Amino acid sequence: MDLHDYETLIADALRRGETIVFGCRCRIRYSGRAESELLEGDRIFLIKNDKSVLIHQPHGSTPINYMKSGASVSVKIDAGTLQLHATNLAPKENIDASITRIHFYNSALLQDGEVIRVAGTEADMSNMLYDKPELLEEGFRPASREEQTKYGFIDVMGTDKQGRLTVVECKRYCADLAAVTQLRRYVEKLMVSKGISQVRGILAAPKITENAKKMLEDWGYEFKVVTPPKYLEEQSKMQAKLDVF
Amino acid sequence: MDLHDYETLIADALRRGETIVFGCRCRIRYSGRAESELLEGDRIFLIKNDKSVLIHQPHGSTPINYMKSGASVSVKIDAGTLQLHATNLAPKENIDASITRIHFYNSALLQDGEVIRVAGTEADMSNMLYDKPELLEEGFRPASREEQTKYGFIDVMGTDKQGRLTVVECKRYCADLAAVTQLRRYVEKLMVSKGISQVRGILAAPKITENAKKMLEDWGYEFKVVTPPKYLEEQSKMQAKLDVF
DNA sequence: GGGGAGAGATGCCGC
DNA sequence: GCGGCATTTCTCCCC
Repeated sequence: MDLHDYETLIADALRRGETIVFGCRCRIRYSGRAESELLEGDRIFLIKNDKSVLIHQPHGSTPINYMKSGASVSVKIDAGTLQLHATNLAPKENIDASITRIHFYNSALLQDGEVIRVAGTEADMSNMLYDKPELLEEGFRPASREEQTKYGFIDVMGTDKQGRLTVVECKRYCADLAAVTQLRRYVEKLMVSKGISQVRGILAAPKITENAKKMLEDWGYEFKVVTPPKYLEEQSKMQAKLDVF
Repeated sequence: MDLHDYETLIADALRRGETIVFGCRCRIRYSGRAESELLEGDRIFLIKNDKSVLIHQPHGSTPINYMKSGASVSVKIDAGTLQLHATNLAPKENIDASITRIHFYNSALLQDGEVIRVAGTEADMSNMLYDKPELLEEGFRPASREEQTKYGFIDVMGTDKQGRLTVVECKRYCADLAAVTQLRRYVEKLMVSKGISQVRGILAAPKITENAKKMLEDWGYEFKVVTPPKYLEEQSKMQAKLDVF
């Protein structure tokens, strides 16, 4: 098998809409939203049936170059090397790989209609607080969850025991400075739009950075330790329960 | 080749530190920072020589399940299926894949010591403004760039024609609400720490969202159209020039 | 290791 | 399409 044979193999597989994987030695140039150059080394190419392109080095978990689905991919032989070109519009971008050797190659028609189910997200967390408001604090009465208002996307909003409007921003991991400014934005916009001077802001997360805690307190907001729910089975059960009512 | 043979192949390749790629039919469970379940379908597994694990569906550009480098990966046959287990500490997480069929398999010792060069980043942008401050505005004199101060990571800081302290926050694409709050944080911290009442805040980006523009103006900050520099060659030339001085 | 911020971020949802 | 925001974000850099 020489590069000419691989040119034919890849072109045919692209035509058939197969998913293509190969290992090779190559140089890569990218031009588009930014520009990049990567000198010769061994890489893995993954061209999917939706015409997304991923190029991986033999280390690291993120692709070193890539193109989103819908790319136009073509191959040709030029000066003894296999040239792979991928291009996309919107944004206009190009990948040019110069391949000097193919280590291995495979392609196949792959079928997968499944959609992943995930538990433990921020949405799960805000749903949990909506359903069990006592986890936030006694007397909290939620009124809306994951609400897309023109002030922003507010995770949970409600009133506390004393009837004060309360905004809750959830973070699934460690709350940082950006989380505090996000909460602050919601609270300030609500104060203006509703014309009330006191709106409580609560940041709910498993933990918070030291600086974020300080900024939070400087601005008169509060932190509550809340951990996102996991366990897909438990959630399924809870959902089943909710569906009954 | 049956699943027993692939068990041996994979175990040997893992021992030799090879990069492994295979296509298969499988179910996947993940437990760790979150939890996920993915029912049976065709997927591509990529196990790199640094023991990072990537699992891709035949569509989409992000892995559907993954584990960062340093994972412990093992395979065994159980009830007629090939079980692949990957686990990491810090954070504690597990991937369990139940493989019913291998469509193709390859592994190889791959070598790649190259590091990508990228042009058109935010750092390139702040360097450009530092070197050619007139691109921001006439009379601007930069004093520091990409400075990690205790007030935050400030892209470019300097004084304007009238000697006013000026903070510049760069965004390589479209500036959004978060960019405005980030700038606001720097300006406010500087005012407190330096004890001065007027600090100019400038957001430099190719464009800005409508809401961000409004919030920016409400807070008395300014927007300047600045586009990040591209063209690796030009940058190399500029860098060569700088190195001379 | 924690904290802060960029990324060619990507992907999702809503308008 | 843009906008706002979560992500098992990942990655880098600095303290």
